Amino acid sequence: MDANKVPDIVVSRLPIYLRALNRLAEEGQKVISSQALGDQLSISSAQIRKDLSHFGEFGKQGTGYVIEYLQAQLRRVLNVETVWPVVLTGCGALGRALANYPDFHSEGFEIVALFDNAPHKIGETVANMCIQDVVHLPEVVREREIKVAILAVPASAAQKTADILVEAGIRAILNYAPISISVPPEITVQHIDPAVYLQWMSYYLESPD
Amino acid sequence: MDANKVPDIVVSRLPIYLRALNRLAEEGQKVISSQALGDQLSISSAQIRKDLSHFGEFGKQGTGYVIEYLQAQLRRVLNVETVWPVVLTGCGALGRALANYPDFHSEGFEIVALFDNAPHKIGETVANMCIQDVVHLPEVVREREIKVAILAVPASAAQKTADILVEAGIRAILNYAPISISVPPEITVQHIDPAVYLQWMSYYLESPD
DNA sequence: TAGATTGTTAATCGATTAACAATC
DNA sequence: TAGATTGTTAATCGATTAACAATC
Repeated sequence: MDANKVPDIVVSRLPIYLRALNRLAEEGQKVISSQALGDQLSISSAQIRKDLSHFGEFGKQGTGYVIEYLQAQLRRVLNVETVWPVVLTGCGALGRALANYPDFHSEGFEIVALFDNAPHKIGETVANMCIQDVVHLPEVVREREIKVAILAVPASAAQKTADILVEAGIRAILNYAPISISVPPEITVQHIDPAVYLQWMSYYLESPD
Repeated sequence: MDANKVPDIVVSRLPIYLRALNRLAEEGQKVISSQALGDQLSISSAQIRKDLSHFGEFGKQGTGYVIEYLQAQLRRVLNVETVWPVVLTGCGALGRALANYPDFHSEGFEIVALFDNAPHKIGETVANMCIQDVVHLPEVVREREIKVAILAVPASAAQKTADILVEAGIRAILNYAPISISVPPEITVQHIDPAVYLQWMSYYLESPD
């Protein structure tokens, strides 16, 4: 029950459960069993029950889980009951697409400031925000106590930008740059690299010819 | 040694090894030990050696791994010795950013056709390709024997588009839509959802208060 | 009540690590 | 040769699953 001891792999499944529940709620469903949820996600019912049991008892025997209640509990566990402000660094095509991503707010995040270092981009408006010079990033992060950043700069600028983010007080970085970055161990980094996922999938393809 | 029996989790690490090796090669390094590679990736040296041993003996005692040779072996194992043609569905902001992603080709993939269903987008040129009506997708996929697709459509169109892709003969889908899709078991799907990764990271943040 | 499903225990399964002989 | 590092074995560690009493 001690949240400090919950395995990473269990935590990593909770957002996936939450996403499925959000969808079911939208469709008007009120209750779901671990079996039915597992069928949707290709996960065993036992695993779902075990995962949830790390955090409390959220279901009812004979009935299953009340979706609205379980959503609220998972949001609480995942720390997304409120909305985290997020800074986005790098306003190229990918950064702009992310700035306009519609679902962040409902999932607990809101991009509140955009940064770049290209003079011709600074001052431009994207998603109703003015792109700022990255030299102002530390003061914005400190003033607004921002803990979460999205890194969407080119590979060549990734490590330097990551250093600035960490120095400014950022604690979690979602890294879209196609390169690994080094950060102190207390900083959480999640790397999103389409080439890595494509290569993983191509392993399972039969070779052409 | 039988590749059919290699655990998924081992395969999923190979692209990460390859990315690190590519970087080292660019920096001019010729040889690396499992220890040094592991230090960079926060993975134990034993795990790296064990993972690689599923596929062959690629190192030399006392020396380590010749980077160029190990890159070539990993590319072979991952099935990216040649370049896979890829179709991209959904030419919104995210799709356009992906169409211009510079590193696909060197990693073994090339986007060769863009599709959308919005009449005002069809005919437009993005990344030197003409956006085509999604009704032509099946013939393009069949003619060119395309096996890999990127799904960058809105959530509301994701399942329908996935059905079209599968029906056309696609075997691997990289799904950027913020919704789970159902496909037959022989199709490989990898889901990239920034909200999922952000929520996973927020678990480790101290709550604001 | 009868049927269904949870939460939990114990067993199983699989992945990681430590250690070292082999050998470059 | 001496030092370094692999590939592999066996031990450890941890995650998943099966099963079922509890109970809605």
